[in-house]
Amino acid sequence: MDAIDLSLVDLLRSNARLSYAELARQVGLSAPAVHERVGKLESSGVVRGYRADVAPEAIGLGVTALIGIVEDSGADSDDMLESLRVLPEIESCYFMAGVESFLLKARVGTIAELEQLIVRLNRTPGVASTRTAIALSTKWENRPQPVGPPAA
Amino acid sequence: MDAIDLSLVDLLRSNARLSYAELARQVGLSAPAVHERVGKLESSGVVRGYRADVAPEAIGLGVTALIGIVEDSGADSDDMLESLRVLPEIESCYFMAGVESFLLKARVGTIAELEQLIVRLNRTPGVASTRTAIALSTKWENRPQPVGPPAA
DNA sequence: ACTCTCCGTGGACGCCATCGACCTGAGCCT
DNA sequence: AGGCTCAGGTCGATGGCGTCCACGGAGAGT
Repeated sequence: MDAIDLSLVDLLRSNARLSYAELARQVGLSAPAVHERVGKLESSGVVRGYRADVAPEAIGLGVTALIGIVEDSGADSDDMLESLRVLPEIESCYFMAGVESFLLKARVGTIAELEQLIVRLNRTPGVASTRTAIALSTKWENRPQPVGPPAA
Repeated sequence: MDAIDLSLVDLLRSNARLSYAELARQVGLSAPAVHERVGKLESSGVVRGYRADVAPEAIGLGVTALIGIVEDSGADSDDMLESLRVLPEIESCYFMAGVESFLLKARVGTIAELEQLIVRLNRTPGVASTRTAIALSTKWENRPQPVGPPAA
């Protein structure tokens, strides 16, 4: 992970569809060199994948909610995790410090679907209680912050 | 937005670097047709961009926190938004229903940097109080949920 | 029925991805 | 010091891809 790798990561975070040739021009290497570096970044787990950033409302996911989960005393967090993982509406899942063990970001199409999700969560073994906060609007999300010395 | 567009969006959400030729094979159209469809999805705002998914710890962002902000009564939310927008550590910003007007997801390298961020937030005009919860680990994040009828 | 429009296909051409061979410099062993 | 080795780069070649263009068919409106 030298400065060139950081530049590559930065470039790919802002536009994952840049060609290797274009990346090469930006960092001042040849295309095969960039190809190899990016390959190593991928196989070492630094770059986990490439995602299109899609407007959620455009694909019928207009409701965003953040849900905190308090665990039963004695509940097994790993079991709970597996229960949460199978719910596709849960886009993100953080294990938190504090009373609420988990914080979920969920996206659904309608408030009715959100209600169903919350009911399902409360029925999940190990869940003592949930607390849901609805996002009225997403100002921005997953904004890549510049990394390392930006002026390469 | 027909079924083919949804398939394209789905494919690009799971791998944004797929070639047009490959996309074309998957959806049963020619490459130019796919190229045009994707171009329209981009210019209509459905596809907002393409991002590499990078392991945050690998680029020195090992600390994740979620911060709720309570506004002063009479504060201007738009002004506050602009104040928040210039803080690069804030990766996501939601305008919420509830006592806390904003919910931020921030990522920093160290707890000390988190402390500085919180201090800065509390000094920001319009901020009455903040509440910070630290994520001990990120189980998953921004998992794309399948959209539409998956069996195309 | 005619035509307009939308949306697709097929062909062409230049650029890109990717492989292999070779080069260079750093570090290390003798 | 000299030379081995290896990591990591450049260069050149080739096959596939991106992208532009002209053309064609289905469906709607008059």
